[in-house]
Amino acid sequence: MKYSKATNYALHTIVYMMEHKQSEKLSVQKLADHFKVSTTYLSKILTQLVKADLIESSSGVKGGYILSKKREDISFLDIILAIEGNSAFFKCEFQESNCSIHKVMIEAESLMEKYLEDKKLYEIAKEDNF
Amino acid sequence: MKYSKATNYALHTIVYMMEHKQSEKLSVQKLADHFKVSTTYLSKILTQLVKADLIESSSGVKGGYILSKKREDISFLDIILAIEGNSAFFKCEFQESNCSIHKVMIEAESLMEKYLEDKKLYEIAKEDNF
DNA sequence: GCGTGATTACTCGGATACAAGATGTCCGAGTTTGAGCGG
DNA sequence: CCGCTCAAACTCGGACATCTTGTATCCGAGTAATCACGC
Repeated sequence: MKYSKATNYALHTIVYMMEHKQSEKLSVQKLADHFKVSTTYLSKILTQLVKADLIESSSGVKGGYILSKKREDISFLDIILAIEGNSAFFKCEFQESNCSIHKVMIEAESLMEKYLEDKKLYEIAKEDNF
Repeated sequence: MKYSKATNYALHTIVYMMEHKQSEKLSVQKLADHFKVSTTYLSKILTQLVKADLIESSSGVKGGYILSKKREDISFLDIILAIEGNSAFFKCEFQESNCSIHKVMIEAESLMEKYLEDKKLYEIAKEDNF
């Protein structure tokens, strides 16, 4: 039970983008250099964020990535769901839908998700300049 | 980001044990038959629960597993930590301890764990006779 | 009938096999910008 | 100076390679209860 590294990269990248001007396109190159990860791998992660409508990409020279929403509208949960997928943490093998254990686990999960949904990334961007 | 099947088996097994007399030893055979999983695999899972002091094992003929605590003292979190380990969901690759993103994730996690710590398994055992 | 040994029914633990998913790389294709070149 | 072409700087996507982890099996060893046998 762990979040993937990809989620970590995605979160940091978005925060990093928030620390730049809204209009400034950032190339994978620069981002990858800054975080010291491979460009191709980071590119794959960013593609997922594009599909989730969190960022936009423009190709060609001077292309790059840019936030597609207001900073205030991007939550931790948005990023996490985009990368990890939105399937539940817990799935009971035995009973389909009526498992009491399952219900408790889902309840616990939604509690956490609620918190991550309310927590916006720009709150971090202000103080953490990494 | 998913809980393993092993956790699911462990939770169901403990609930199942709670639905029997406190003194009744249950062999892996019977448990595995009931849940239709392999004995050897279930045995491995139960061994982890033994190490976490949640159940006790006695070998030899008429051996088997038995709860080592009062029903009221076993929470969901106990089982989960025993199987999944107690390392955090999220680990930031870049900064060691001072990462703001990390802090938020840890906060979210502990929120969920708090819930699972308060939730006891015997609450389920009563109504769910699976 | 009683002690001793063998059998049986269990758990325990290590080694191993297999599958799936996370992580990461390679490369070819498409796209846009801008520079260079010819008329 | 205008327009065309071409190179450069990008993203995109599929196909792969590798590594880790979860899932599962096999087997030999240890252990305790019970049965059988001989004295």
